Amino acid sequence: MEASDIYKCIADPQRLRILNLLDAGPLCVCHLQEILEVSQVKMSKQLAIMKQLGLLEAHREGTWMVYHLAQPVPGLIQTNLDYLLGGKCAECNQLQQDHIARGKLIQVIAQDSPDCPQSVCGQEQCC
Amino acid sequence: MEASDIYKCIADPQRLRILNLLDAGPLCVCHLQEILEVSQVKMSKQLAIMKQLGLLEAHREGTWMVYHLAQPVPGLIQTNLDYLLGGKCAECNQLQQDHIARGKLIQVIAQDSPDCPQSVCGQEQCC
DNA sequence: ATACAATATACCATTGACAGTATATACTGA
DNA sequence: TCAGTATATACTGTCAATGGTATATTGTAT
Repeated sequence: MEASDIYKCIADPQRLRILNLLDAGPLCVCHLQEILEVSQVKMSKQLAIMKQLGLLEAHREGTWMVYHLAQPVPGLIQTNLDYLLGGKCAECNQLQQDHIARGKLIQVIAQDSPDCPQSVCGQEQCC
Repeated sequence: MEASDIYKCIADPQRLRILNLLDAGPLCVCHLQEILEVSQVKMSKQLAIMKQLGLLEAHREGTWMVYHLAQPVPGLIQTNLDYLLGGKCAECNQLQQDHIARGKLIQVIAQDSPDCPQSVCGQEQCC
């Protein structure tokens, strides 16, 4: 994977947000969809692009597909995520907000969907 | 300037190389052309894109146009340049090589073109 | 077997980035 | 004023990324 591939990837704000979210832990497609407020198709395509690139991996749990960052996370990605999370620009703010939204959403899921994937809700007291 | 604009910019290896070179000091268009081995038109366009973005500034010295990084250099750019300069990937190597090429080229210019711009060759004993 | 939920893919139209050729501009020196 | 050098811009064709609609796939529950 070349640096330019990584930059091309995170040049899309939505893909950057996805990486940022998954950096905090695995998530299902539908949850990413909900947090980013994008259509199912679009989310699925974005994820496919990043999986193709080798940045993401996925596994199935029931009907849910759980995506997570492929390990090891390229240093270039981690460096940029860390930098932006520490920043104060509009985009930085968004990334911080997303982490908060992720936490809340996981709690809701855990309560509402007893069948939600262990790998996503496991940290909370769900399932 | 948004983070995504910056990423889009450095997602092009040539633009990344240009930023990396200018990070070491101002350069004329023709020298950038020579180091990167691209056509005049292409170089001019790349520079225009980055100037438009606010990343570069230019001033004229005789017939030469001298480009330099706009100050302050966005932290996101500096962070990435620093990261890559410390790395060992192919692209990192390229950036390191470019710095060396830059040093050599400036010396040659200084000797061959007594009319070369102060702001470029000033550091060496030219002009 | 059927219906449904979650997700992926195929197909298509639109848009935007990019490369190349030709031409214009700005300056210098004779 | 004219020629030459350095650089920029206009114009055009091409290709890749993107978004949407429809449809397929995979698994679950009845």
